[in-house]
Amino acid sequence: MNHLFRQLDVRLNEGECLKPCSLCEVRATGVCGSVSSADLIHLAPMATIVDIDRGQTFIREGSPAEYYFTVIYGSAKLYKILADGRRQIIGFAYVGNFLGLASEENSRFSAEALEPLRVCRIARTRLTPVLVRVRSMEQRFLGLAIEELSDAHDQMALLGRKTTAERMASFILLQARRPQPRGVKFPRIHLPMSRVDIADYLGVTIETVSRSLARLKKLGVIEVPNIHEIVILDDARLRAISGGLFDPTTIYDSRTS
Amino acid sequence: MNHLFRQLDVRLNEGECLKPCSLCEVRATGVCGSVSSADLIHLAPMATIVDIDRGQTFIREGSPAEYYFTVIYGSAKLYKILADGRRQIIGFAYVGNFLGLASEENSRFSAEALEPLRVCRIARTRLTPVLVRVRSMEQRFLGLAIEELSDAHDQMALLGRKTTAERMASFILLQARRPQPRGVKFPRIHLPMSRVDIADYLGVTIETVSRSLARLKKLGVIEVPNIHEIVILDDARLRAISGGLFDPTTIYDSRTS
DNA sequence: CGTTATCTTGACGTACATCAAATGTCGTGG
DNA sequence: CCACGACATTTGATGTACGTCAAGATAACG
Repeated sequence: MNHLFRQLDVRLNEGECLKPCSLCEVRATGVCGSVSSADLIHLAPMATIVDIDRGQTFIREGSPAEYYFTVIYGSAKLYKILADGRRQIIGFAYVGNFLGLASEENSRFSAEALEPLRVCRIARTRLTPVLVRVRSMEQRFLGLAIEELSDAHDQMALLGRKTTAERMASFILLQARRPQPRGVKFPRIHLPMSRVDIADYLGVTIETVSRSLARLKKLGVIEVPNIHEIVILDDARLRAISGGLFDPTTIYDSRTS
Repeated sequence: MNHLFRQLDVRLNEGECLKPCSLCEVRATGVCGSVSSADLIHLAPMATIVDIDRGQTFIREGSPAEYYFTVIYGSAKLYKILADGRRQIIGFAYVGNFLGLASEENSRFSAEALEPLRVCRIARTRLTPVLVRVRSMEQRFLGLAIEELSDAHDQMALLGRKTTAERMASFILLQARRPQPRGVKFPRIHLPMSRVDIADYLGVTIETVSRSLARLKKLGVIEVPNIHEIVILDDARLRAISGGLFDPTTIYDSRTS
């Protein structure tokens, strides 16, 4: 077990074991949202809140997939490594996201915290018997897997067929799908990952990421107030540049409050 | 409904409705393999065998996803199209493969027969109530979705980070995972798809596919007796060139009988 | 406030795309 | 069975987008 994880035991005394889940802020967005209040009694005692440092790898490709994780706050990158060290980032996980679906004994990808991360962790072996009882949870798993599969297909089209400009625009729009704080004129997107991470996600180099951001900036489509922040100035233009694919409904409605 | 589909009704008289499924040659490999003989009674009456011509599109991106399909024989390509017509093939479906998982109302990709194709088709709306009863089938769906997701991640690494030579070698090895006829000295791989299809799957052009095949041939790693056939002469070398990722257990054991 | 890592910008090289032509494959009808 | 035409594939010549290498500029950190 990794000692860099700080485990905050949520199991209080007997009567209170339900509380942590019923108060959970991300319950609605995660898999647990599909579980009825009554069934939470089974779930809560198995859950452990774990804090993970930035840079810490908490899922290791090739190692036993022991746990399911739900991100409570912070973010993580998910990646695979080729024999010679080349890396492909297959996705990012944010608040409410669920991790750990695996058909084999071992995980097929790694996960590393991009910033201080808090997750809700449940041992797979302990959850399995509960799945049999709480049918809605298994259905939720299937729904999640299918959605992720669909996203993966989109990303395959991006990696196989899009130019650098299109990749960058698509990436920004994808990040903009996460809920943004309201009351701002233009969507302001926080990027917790480094340029290397973006490059490894888009299948290009850091220099290319840097240059394509510069180009979008010069076009007046975006603004880059700092390394980890992007402001979308011209949403329509950005969509046009992205070359399509991502469904048009999803950018967060940024009306001034 | 598409009149180019030839529907062979499998629903015989009452007593015999079970027969088609229980005699099905691909039942073991498909989702139906998870269904007990007793439960087949529910399944069989909903299934329709459909023949599809080569070149016929039977799943259309953006159109309602009405059916689940299991390939009985033949093969198909699955793809997405960008706004300007660029295409990314996200996978191929062969005998025993299952198609049609979708979380939304509409399909997110298209599917077209590569050769005369026979599928077993079930309306999604009709299967859903059965899923509630036949639990094992839902579990099988989840397992399939997770496996496909894992394959998609592998393909993302290929598209994002591999050279042309590595892509080609990986592709050949992937195709070699399908069962091969025994009794031959070297695995002989049948490729039902065109060079354009291979190119759109690997994220390169047809010329690049052609050239990289020529290079592998000159290296003595493979032989190309005809357009739709590849023989692996040096498996170890091919693996070395592929740059890793695909699990090493999967090439078909080609001992001489 | 210096030290180090990260990011940006520039100069140049190369793998793959593009364009073009030759060759091969397959179906059709004589 | 062979000749023909249409299309698919291969091979060659050239262009270019992105990678590589290198040097500054910014940001992060003790």
